[in-house]
Amino acid sequence: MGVVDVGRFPGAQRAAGLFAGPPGLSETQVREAAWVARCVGRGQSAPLRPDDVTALASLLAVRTFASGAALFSGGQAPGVWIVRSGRIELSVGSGRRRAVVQLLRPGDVDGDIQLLLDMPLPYTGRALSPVTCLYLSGADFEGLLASRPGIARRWLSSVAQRLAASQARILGLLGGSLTAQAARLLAEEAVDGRVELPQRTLAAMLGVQRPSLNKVLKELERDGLIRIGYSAIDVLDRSRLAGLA
Amino acid sequence: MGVVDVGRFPGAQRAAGLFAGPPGLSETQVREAAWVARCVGRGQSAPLRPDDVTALASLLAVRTFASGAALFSGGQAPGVWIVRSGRIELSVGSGRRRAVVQLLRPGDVDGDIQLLLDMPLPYTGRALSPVTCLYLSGADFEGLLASRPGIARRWLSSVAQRLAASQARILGLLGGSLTAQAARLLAEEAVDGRVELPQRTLAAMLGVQRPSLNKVLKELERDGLIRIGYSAIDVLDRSRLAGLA
DNA sequence: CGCCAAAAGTCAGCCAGCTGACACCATCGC
DNA sequence: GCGATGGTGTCAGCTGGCTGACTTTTGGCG
Repeated sequence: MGVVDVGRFPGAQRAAGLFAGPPGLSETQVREAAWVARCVGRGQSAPLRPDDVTALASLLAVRTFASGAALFSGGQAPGVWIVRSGRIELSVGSGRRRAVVQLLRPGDVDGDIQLLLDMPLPYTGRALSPVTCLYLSGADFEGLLASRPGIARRWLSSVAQRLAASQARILGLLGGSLTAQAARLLAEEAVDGRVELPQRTLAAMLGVQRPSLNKVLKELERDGLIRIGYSAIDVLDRSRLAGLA
Repeated sequence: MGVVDVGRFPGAQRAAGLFAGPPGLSETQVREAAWVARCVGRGQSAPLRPDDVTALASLLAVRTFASGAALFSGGQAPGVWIVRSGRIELSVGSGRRRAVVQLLRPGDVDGDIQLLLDMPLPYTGRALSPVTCLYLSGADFEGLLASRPGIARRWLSSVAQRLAASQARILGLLGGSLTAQAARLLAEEAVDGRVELPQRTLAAMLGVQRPSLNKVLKELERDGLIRIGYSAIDVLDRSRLAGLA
């Protein structure tokens, strides 16, 4: 689900070194852009040219949000959001009926799909922790795609990756028991063997009620696969967990 | 779900007229290519140039399959498939455990995602009716994307569309009761007010057992929303049906 | 025309997960 | 320290969908 394994970015620093000090752009901006370039699709088959990266850099704006703040809400016209740090929850509905469409983590991109299809955002984005984002306006995004083939090609990989993840999630929802689904979710969502989310949110990600999930989690804990903490779960045996799915 | 509303293709004929008789290409080939171009993303923002269409035409191969035949099976390395006529079922597992990932209809594209991400096909494709497909090999596809920015841009729209559909389906699966899900499925899948699929297949698309679906369908029929036939369902009141979701 | 495979219709028993409610515990701001 | 907030643990009753089995209907084919 989403782009994983970002965070350190040696490639970004290398790229920044290549063309240090393009006119009018801070080194930070270029570094941000190179980082985005790494996140948007895995790059083996379609490398970005240096001027692609500078073009990207000149358009990116940094925005920060406090924990709990809404970044955007359903029905709004979108721009492109790229998560730099923190976590964002994309959800629909509220209260008991809330369903979590996806969790965005650093390196994830959102809003581009709706821009490409010229549709409003179908969900609301809420910061689960203090969040830093890079923002690209709709018009700038369109312009970038039209004028920079390399960027369009990379973006294609990124969207393809998200589609594959989405299809995998559908299979999970159709196929398995709640135990299997919970195990898969924990294995996928763990960062350094830890999932720092309340059970309520995990339940909403599976479209399931909290007590039901709690029962399953207790079983998994009894079997020594996880340890349950306050608003966090430690994954003790990831491989056996993944095997349940 | 998938690209809808294809079938007639006035745009294709116009395009074919524009450059009738490029060296070495039959008019049929060019017409097929223009049709693909129309299907892959809605074209307003990124028109294909004539030479893009010819390049596409020269690489397309036509393949036909009998009803029930397997086009490809899980684990296989993919090429790009474009459905020209007939319907294809993408499914995982078999017997009671079979889950239908998606139904491909004319104009739908498959296999490109796996090519872009360099992964094997996660599902099996079976023809539900006699099928005509256009086929593009993996290498040709990569080459086309690398050398033709217009095609890459259009393909981006196509993939974005599929991702949006996939997310909508996740919301449906998470959110509603079986009645709501069934109503949504029928409203979406109806062609000319008719869904020509056995209840068994519909059930597999919802990840649900056939008797459960049958009960719901009977209710909908009693309410005058649909009429149930042999291996087919007539949608009598599409708007009220869509309202249930 | 008559057979047969495949689809629809139906049922009784079972169990997973929902509902709503409550007690208890961690964390944080004051 | 102390209360407010929000997270966890747990329960009893209910219900929707599953299981597996069976009969009836349909349409295709020899």
